Amino acid sequence: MSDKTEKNVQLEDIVSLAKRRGFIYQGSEIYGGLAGTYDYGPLGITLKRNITNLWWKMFVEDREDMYGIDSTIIMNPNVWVASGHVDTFNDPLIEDVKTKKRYRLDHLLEAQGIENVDAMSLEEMAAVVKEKGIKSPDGNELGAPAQFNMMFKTHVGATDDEESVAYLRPETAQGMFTNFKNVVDSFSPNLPFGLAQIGRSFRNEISPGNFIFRLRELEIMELEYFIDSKEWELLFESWLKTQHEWFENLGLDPKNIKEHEVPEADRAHYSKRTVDCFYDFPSIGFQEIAGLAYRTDFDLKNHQEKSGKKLEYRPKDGGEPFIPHVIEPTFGLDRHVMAVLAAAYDEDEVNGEKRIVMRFPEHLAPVKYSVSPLLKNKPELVEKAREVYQILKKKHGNVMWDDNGNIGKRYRRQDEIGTPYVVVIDFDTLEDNTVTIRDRDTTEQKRVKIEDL
RNA sequence: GCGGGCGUCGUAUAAUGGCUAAUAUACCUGCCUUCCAAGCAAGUGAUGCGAGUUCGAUUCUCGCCGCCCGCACCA
Repeated sequence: MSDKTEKNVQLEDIVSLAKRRGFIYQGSEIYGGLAGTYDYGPLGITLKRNITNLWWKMFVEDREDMYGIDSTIIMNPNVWVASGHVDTFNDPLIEDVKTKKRYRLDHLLEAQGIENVDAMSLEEMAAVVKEKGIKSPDGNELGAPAQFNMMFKTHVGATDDEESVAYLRPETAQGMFTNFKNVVDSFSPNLPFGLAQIGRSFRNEISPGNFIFRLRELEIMELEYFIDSKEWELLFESWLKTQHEWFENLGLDPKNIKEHEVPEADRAHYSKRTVDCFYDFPSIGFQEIAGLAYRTDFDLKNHQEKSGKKLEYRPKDGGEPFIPHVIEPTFGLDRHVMAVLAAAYDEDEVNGEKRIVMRFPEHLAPVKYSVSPLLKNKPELVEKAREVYQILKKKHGNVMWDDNGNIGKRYRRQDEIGTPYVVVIDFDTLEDNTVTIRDRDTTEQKRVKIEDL
């Protein structure tokens, strides 16, 4: 069902349907758009909420060792100094090998009278450095340059100077590290325990694209699981398993999911193990949608140093306090939405006619039921149908009224937005209070009593 | 950021240096319709933005914005 080669679905099919049916629109569209931003429409936000609700239930509510939080997007800039983001995320930088001072590579080159620096790639700049033997202002060798800082900058307060600079968070993780002490003080949890957060993050991506795959404003579902370092290997394995369960709960086909053990050379220096999770998307193939990283005590240690506050766990058996290590499972929410859309998209035939059907798992479908009178011009049918609609809406929330065109059209329309069941009120309903309920996937109908719906 | 391609109703396509910018579908109104996109009638709706060339630009040129593909970057 979700094999893209079988279906031969392209990303543009999904983009087109997402717009046509009100799932996802280009951001700021009436102004020509803004690169790397997409807006969720009525069905999109409901689908997204269904995913986050499922996630929150599985990772927070159903567990005893998890604490949810919701931290701010703008934080004290020192947070990003401690996390390393300010240092390692900014502009084309080059390092003096001796003094370890960093310089703006483009500024260095301009100071040497080199033209068109702005138009040069990092590699070209590096080549110039080599070719002309450019040295640091202190006369030392320069290292390899790097392109840095994807963080959006803003200012806090009335003034617009360097003092007031703040950043929009590029990840939600730091809000959990900064609240580690608070939660420990309030709840004194036993190790291992975790903090969970779902929230917006901002990355000034060099090249956003592929629909909602790489966004400049994105949502992340993230956990920081604090552990005793002695147990890391075992717990890491168990999180890998939990991650699989999550994808199962989401209804994603395991054969479209691939794990990638990130080799040491590609890992952040503080990470001892990282496993990325890839999903097989239409058009773009296997791409990362989640990641599991063992971050050691890197984050808490740095925050303790920078903030001067003790960020330790005090064992309840009276043992020595220590800084816990961290396992971090991260899930890209927008990428999850895209995966769920891709997995659901299907085309088949009904009575020889092509039909597009979104086969969302029932618990994710943005509309659970649609209610229709068989005929629009029979007031008694319409009236009865409105009654049933109100009953269902009270009970299930996401119920749609649909009386447009003929019944076949309505079935097709509901198929395209993935409504699992369409309830139709016909003349028999007036006699015996039964309705037909039509199944999206099989297109078969059953007759049931209204109260059994 | 670089190279290439593209930008026309909601969607998918067509056409044009000058006539009312076309078709399908979707949408809307009415009629009809006793279960899978039926039919009839009427209707709304588009040349991404800006400048230039021209008597006249959706069409040609330039800039911007956006999208797609590749590279690079990123994870």
